[in-house]
Amino acid sequence: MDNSQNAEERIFEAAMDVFCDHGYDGTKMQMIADKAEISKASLHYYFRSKDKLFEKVVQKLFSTLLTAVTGSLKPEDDIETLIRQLISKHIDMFNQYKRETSFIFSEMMKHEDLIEKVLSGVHNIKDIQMIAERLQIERDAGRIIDISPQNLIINMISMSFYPIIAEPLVKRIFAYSDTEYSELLEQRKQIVADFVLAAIKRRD
Amino acid sequence: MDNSQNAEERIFEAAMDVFCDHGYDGTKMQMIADKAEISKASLHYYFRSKDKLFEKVVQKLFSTLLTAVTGSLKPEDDIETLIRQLISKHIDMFNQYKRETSFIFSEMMKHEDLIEKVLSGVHNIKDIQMIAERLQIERDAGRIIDISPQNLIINMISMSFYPIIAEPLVKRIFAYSDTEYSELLEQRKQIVADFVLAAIKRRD
DNA sequence: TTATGGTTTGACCAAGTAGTCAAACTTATT
DNA sequence: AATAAGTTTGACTACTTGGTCAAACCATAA
Repeated sequence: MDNSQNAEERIFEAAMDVFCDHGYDGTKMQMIADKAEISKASLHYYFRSKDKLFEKVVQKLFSTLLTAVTGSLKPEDDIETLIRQLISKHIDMFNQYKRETSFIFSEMMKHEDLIEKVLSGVHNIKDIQMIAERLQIERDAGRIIDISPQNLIINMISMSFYPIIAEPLVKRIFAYSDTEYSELLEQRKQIVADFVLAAIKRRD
Repeated sequence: MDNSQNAEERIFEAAMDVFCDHGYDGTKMQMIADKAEISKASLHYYFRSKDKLFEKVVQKLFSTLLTAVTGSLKPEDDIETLIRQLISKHIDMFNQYKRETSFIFSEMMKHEDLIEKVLSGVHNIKDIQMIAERLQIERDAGRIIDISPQNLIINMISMSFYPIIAEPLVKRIFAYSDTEYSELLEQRKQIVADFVLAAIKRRD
């Protein structure tokens, strides 16, 4: 671990790393201390307890993931571009932060109360609502089929999420190599977007 | 816990329950013993170690989930019925076994080696391959658009999987109540199937 | 230099933790 | 009833764990 950073940063980064790999219960304070190259007592000096450190890590990671997607969406784009962007950014984000994603969703299911704590400390959820509104406008105008924005958004995120969370399983079942699977994920940016656009296109 | 069953069954069921709720690291042998109403020493009498018990639990659960889906698919059905069935059964299965699903996928990401052990003890993976072959036939015949069976299957399972694994998050973001969310999942059986069928329909 | 205030740690503790084992208990067989 | 074989457990061990604390360390300002 980079000793040039100050202790608090070093600890926090080590904590993010270890928590992601081992989850809350699998993480021992000593592991974080070792990775940060600092004593276990110092961990408790900077962050009072394992719980407190954990909560801050979850908050930070969740915010990082959310920003990675919403930060790059331009509301002024046309709906096709918006959909292609949304899918592409989600696949990139889930892929880049696959350990973090798996960790967040896994812990979220175990401690549902985490959601409230995490979402209250995050302000760019409205970006999702912005997308929903745009889709609703297209729907009202009859430019896409009659599907609720919620269902449409869930569908798009689903198809970006699953192949990464279930990577080891899918890879094994369809006998993909590592490189083939990377290619698949890259191709899916277009495949999924085409799929969605075909599905919502009106037939006259 | 039902004392009429024999000890081994009681322990195993208790273990499935506790492991699902707390994961491997969060589960303590004493918790399982308490739930099975038996001494901790008896746990080790029937299942030598925590690891051995865990592996058997994972194996059993994975097989249960897989069978819940593949057991009800009839290859002789037409492709639309097959697709509707596949989606409906997956949503039902993920919904009925949401704790188990979350547990399996979560542990699978942490210990990728589990997959080999689990898949080797399971023989109905070919049912998935059967579906893939059917989709390939439709594709070759030009009755659906040009999309690989793998991508199509991934899409269908994705849209059934995510809303359940991310339930607390989605529920909170779109402000669904418990009953509203149940209704959503029920409706999605048709919505997702329609979505997929619309997406793969050829346009001439 | 020295006093001050933040930083770091080795040693420690109380509460768990998986796993063991000899002894007690139960059931079926003769 | 007596023997044997399988079952159950309390008590135990060796080890781990989150957290504490007094003492040492280090920078800086007076």
